[in-house]
Amino acid sequence: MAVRYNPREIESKWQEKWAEDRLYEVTEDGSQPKWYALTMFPYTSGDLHIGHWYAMAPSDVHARFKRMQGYNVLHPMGFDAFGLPAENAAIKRGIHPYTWTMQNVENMRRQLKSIGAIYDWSREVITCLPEYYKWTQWFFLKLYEHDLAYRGKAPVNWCPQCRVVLANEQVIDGKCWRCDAEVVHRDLEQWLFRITRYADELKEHDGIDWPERIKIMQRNWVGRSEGADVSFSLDHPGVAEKDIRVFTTRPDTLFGVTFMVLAPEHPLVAKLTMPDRKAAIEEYIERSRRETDIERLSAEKEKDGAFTGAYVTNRVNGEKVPVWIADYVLLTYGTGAVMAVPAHDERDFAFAKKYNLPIRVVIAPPDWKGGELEQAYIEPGTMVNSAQFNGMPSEQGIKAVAEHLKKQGWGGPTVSYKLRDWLISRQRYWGAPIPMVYCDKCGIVPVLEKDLPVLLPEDAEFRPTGESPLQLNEKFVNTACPKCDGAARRETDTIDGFLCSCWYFLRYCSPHYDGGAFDPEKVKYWMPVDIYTGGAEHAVMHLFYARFFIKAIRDMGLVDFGEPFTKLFNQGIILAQRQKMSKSKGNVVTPDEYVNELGADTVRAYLMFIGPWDQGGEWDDSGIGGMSRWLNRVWNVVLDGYQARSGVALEGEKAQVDLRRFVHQTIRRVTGDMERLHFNTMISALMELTNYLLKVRESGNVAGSAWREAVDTLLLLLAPTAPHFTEELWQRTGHGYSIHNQPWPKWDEVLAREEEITLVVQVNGKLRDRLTVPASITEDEAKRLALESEKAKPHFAGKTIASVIYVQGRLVNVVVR
RNA sequence: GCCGGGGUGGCGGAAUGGCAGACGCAGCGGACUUAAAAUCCGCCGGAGUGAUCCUUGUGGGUUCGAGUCCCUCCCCCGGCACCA
Repeated sequence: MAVRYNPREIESKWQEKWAEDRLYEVTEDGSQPKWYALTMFPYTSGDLHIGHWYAMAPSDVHARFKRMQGYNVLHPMGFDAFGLPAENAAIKRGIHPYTWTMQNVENMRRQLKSIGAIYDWSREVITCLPEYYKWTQWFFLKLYEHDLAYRGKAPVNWCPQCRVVLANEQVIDGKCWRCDAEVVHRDLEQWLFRITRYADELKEHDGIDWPERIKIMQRNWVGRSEGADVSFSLDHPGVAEKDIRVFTTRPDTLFGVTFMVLAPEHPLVAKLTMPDRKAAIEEYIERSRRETDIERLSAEKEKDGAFTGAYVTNRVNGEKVPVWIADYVLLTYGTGAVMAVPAHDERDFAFAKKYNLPIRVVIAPPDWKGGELEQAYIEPGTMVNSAQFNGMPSEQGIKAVAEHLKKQGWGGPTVSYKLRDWLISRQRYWGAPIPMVYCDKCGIVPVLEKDLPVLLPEDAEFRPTGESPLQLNEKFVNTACPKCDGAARRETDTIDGFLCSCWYFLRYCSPHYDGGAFDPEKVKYWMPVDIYTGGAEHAVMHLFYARFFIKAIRDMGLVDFGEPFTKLFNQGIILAQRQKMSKSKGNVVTPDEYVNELGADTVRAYLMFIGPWDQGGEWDDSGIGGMSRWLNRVWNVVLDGYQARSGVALEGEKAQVDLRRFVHQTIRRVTGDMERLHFNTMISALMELTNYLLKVRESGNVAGSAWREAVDTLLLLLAPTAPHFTEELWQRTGHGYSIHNQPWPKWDEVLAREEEITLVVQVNGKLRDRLTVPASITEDEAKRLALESEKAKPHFAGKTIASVIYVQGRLVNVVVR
């Protein structure tokens, strides 16, 4: 009797039908509230693996749920299509990056369609197409126009394997985010975005519902710290600068400075180095330059450095202190120079010990007798050896010394950030060309808006030389200056792909609009995104850049909101062999064969059932058969027909109330779980309803109408999870097309209410008995029943009852002594 | 080192401070079958004949009552890490 349904047949049938009817195409309909459900679009790597499905299927389920709840839902999909792998494929296999990328798009689009999501494919966006990157370039010009893009020389992160510079955020543990090669430093002229101008705003997440850990990561990345700027006077033969400035969070320790340390790359080092120190200094600089960040930043590494032979004067006490260089000082933070207070800083302490530099206590530990310190004392204390500040608590001293500096004109309170400007030049081919021109007469000139897009030439050399491939392309490089029409050269670097993903969610709102990057009216309707789901690995890259970008264009008046994503949710990572799936590790699991064999609906449901969505976990297909079995049980219980037994009127009445109660409780549970994205327990609830229906069918004790209500409800509640399966059953049970246009079921609190409860009887907190009692039972009655319980009685026989605790609807706890 | 998240049966996991182990997987027993698969029914944390006792990483605490709250320590995952 039991039948196995044929997923392959019904899934392709309904996917075709939905596409034909444009069931999921959306317009800006004012009669319903809007809901923008965005899933991070995939990079066009070639294949969708099970991890992609884990990101996409549950978010589609939630979007479908919202749709049934009556929202006008935009749930778009597209492709992040610019990036290095395309170019590497070109180098390795001689395929043009465009060809490679578009082939991958084809394949991934097919895979994405097999999920059975409500993606509105008429809104698809592909970032590497000129109709898209024209506007990426346009935004670049806008940022330039508003002084948010500039060209600067800076020490940059260089990935020797990708042969490209990286933004700070793209360096993970001293390694390239894409290829894991160790990053080294180079000095290059590059284009940067002034993301630091938004540091204070980026560190706040007011009015948005984001995971705490992502907010903390972003806050740490901004790395705001309050302190003081201190100027040390410099009087060095042949050096124009008359001071060196440092940043410190501990101005209260200023009187304890016994030396100064500059970063090896600091521009003053060459000028300050005395002739007799030159050899040692140069050797040290050479050595630290050779080291990668990994070696250099290793916490274990001993503090070492070299003495320049120069001195500066600490203005507060007139002391001359020696100037050293050491690679524990970073050029890119603060001013690239620090005042060293060995008594109260662990690094300075280690350095002073190694080179026998004086250590002077200026913050007295609580029971300090004036002796030498065993280690740096970094806690607060009382200021000593600090002239007019002696006796002041150091916490107070921080402010007092900073104010003193300000009054004297030697510095003052200031704020420093860890965040650096966003470096966006890439010396590669497969990206949007930076729309800038260099003219001998006019200097740096932006390309005129009417001349966009600056097209990527099709014929380019893809051999990685470390220079931009476009540089070798004469036809591309040589152009006319937009200002004077004279001979000029194009910028040959391309834009970091992360700019493409800063605005794709705006493009989805009006993907074919050609009057601008987006239609302002449509963006006003859809934005901001109501729920954005994707991996947490983008915490300080994509998610950070996109927030900056939106704030920047808000200040240009292009949009009227400052946060693009109202709610953010990070799904967990699906692992294979305890590692994240990736092509390079060769551990990818493709969903295709599971889909072929068991159907997309089973795969969707299984992925959601394995655990809480934000948890992820090791991929293990041993339970997927169970999911398939369950759907088959639903298939059979729905289609096999139901026969109410005759002559069961009285008995049947209770069974019927019980069934309806169960159904309405299930609606309540499933709705709550859907709202909170608790998909695993949502599916458990539907399984319990199925099991209940199987028992009811056996007994035949309810009326046909109650049975139908139960079956219809089960299908409706299951529709977001198993869209093809439920569409088929909805039709076969005589309903109209489509189940996905049905309203989400509502529960009736009265029907869902329990009539009887299990009253637990405890003695001293230990379970002794369970009583079935009416839900309306009074406290006195409950206590009376508990004290009369045959099972509980022996446990308080001969003892004194100290108190009886009653918890409404749950238990009675008899406390005895 | 610092900041998050986590540790519950053989496994994935469930549990507003109130019946620990829902739901599922695996396993075991049974029905159907010549047989197997599929399907269906039952059992399924540990000890004990039993009443009962033990059990949510460790040790302590708060509470009538703790997987849940507080403190100590151990382990796993993620992030940051010479940021002056």
